[in-house]
Amino acid sequence: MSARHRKMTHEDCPVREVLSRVGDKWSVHIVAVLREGSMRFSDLRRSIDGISQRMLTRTLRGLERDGLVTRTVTPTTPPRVDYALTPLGRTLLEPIMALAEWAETNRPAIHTARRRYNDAT
Amino acid sequence: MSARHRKMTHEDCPVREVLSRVGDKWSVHIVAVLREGSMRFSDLRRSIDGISQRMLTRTLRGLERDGLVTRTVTPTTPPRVDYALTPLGRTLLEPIMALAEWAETNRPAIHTARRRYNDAT
DNA sequence: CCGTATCCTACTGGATACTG
DNA sequence: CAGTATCCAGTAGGATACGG
Repeated sequence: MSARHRKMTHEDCPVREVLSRVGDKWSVHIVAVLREGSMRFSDLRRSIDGISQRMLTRTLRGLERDGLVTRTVTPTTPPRVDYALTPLGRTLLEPIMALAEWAETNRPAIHTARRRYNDAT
Repeated sequence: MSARHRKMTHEDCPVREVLSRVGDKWSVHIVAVLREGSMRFSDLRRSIDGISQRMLTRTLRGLERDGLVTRTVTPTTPPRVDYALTPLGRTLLEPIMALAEWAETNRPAIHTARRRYNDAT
């Protein structure tokens, strides 16, 4: 507890560390889609509207690297690669969903504030 | 509930909308510091290690714009400007803290996974 | 003290084309 | 099918200097 009241630095801040992990453009989408279960690369690509092949690969690599998803290769022809959430990846869903809840609840308030601010300038 | 099972698009995703809001480099720091109460610009600057004057101003503007912080000018000489969380801003603290909790709990696991991945390549 | 203006760098992410 | 390689545009953010 008291450890969190040290001087606020940018590095070594756990919140920022998660946000760097999940704050990019596609990570949460991928995690959200994989929530339903394992999925192969091409299906993942189709499920996530607008993602490029490059970014799908890159984001999956990052998530794999951090132990949030697994990558399973089946060396058939053509090859088949399946991705799934690890247990760790699944635990991430809870705080993500809390944030989602907050977002949906307060989206109108934010939009109103934003409009008011813009009108006042 | 079922509304969240529409096709997953990138725009109109509430989670991404919050992450765009707090996923930048400094927003969470500012919100975290303002948690303790109102603070003036220069003190805020000193409290947040490494932030530039430019980014502090910009981030505060963004938070103000979205109704998360208030900006109170006292026209003395020299001028004094105080920032504080709005009620809306304070409600954001809860999901943020949930994320922080997750981060602290699972940081070791992520670091281990990251090291293993790097060693394996 | 509290900003704004300018300039500059680095990184993110898209488009496209090419391999096993 | 599942990538990798290249190139390129947009933007976030730092440094610095100046103004009210």
